Amino acid sequence: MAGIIVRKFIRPFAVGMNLDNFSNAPMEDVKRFQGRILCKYTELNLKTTLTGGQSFRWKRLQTHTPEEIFIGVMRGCVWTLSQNATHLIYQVICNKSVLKGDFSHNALHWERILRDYFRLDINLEVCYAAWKAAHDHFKQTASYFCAVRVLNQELVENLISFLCSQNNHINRITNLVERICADYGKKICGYKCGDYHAFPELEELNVPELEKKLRASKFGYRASYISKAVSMIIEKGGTAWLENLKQLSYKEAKVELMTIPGIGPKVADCICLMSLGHLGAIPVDTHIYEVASLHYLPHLRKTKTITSKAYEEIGDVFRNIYGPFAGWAQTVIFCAELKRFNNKKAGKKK
DNA sequence: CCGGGCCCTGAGCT
DNA sequence: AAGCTCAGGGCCC
Repeated sequence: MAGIIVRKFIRPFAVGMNLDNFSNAPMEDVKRFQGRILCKYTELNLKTTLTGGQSFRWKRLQTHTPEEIFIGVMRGCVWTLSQNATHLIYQVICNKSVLKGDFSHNALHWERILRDYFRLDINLEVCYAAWKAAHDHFKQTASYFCAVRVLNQELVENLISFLCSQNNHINRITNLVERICADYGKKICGYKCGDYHAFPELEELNVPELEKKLRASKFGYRASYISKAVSMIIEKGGTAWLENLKQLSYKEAKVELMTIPGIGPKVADCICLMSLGHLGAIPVDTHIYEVASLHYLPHLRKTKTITSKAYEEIGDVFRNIYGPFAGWAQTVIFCAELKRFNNKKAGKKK
């Protein structure tokens, strides 16, 4: 098993990166930079981290090689990312008319952005060792599931994306998020058959009849949540108000978030964990509930639904066991559980 | 505090 | 082929 993974990453990085066929943008506006940064793959599982349901903006680029290259939008730029045993390899594509500052030709600038997005200052190997020691369940799941990181995402994008996430699968959430970007965000560049757009700013979403428009785009009842959330956040002070939530304690930030329509405990915890830096937040969904009742809190097996009391209990128990980065541990456990769940489903098909 | 019904949509299964 | 169930919730009763 490990052998297969290792071989995959040893292959030299090349091919498939011909990004010359841009469309519909004056070429002088489109700028590119490429580089690589030191990052062992034991510190980062790119595929699971990017496409495991944290962010809905990354896709695997189809190439005629087994190389895994991901393309997505982050911090207002289009990025392609891949990795080998020692490095994270990137290409960043910007549009000067979208970019707020000047385009940088300094590798350090882009490296800083990547290190911040992947929170590379946190040493996963050290965390994994501690979590394995902390609980037997982690020890068993983690050995199969390596190097999932919690992305440091942009607030507005993260918040709106998770308003779309209720009663939904990753696929459809991805489509909805793409739709909102295409309709309200600035275009960065065209690539092959698709265009890439930045996630819209709060103000760009503040348009008349937003709910009606979103309903027409098949957002369903989430349309009213999004439109109400946008107006309420702007009323409270917009991006500055959101940013300020980082200064509050985790509990305070969560309470504030839950005053916004469509944000309940689960979505609030997602936002706390993924874009406010409250790394002890534990979003409890049906999968985590299943795991918790099986391995951590047996008395929960009695009840089927997640009561608010059980919700609190699960978060507290995870924080007690896994410490200040409990949300990271939870993410690994979640990904492992999701994989187990999907395998079970796939097995049933036969 | 708990349980249940409802909300929209589309994929996947029957 | 049409109908059903279900999915990584929130809200209201």
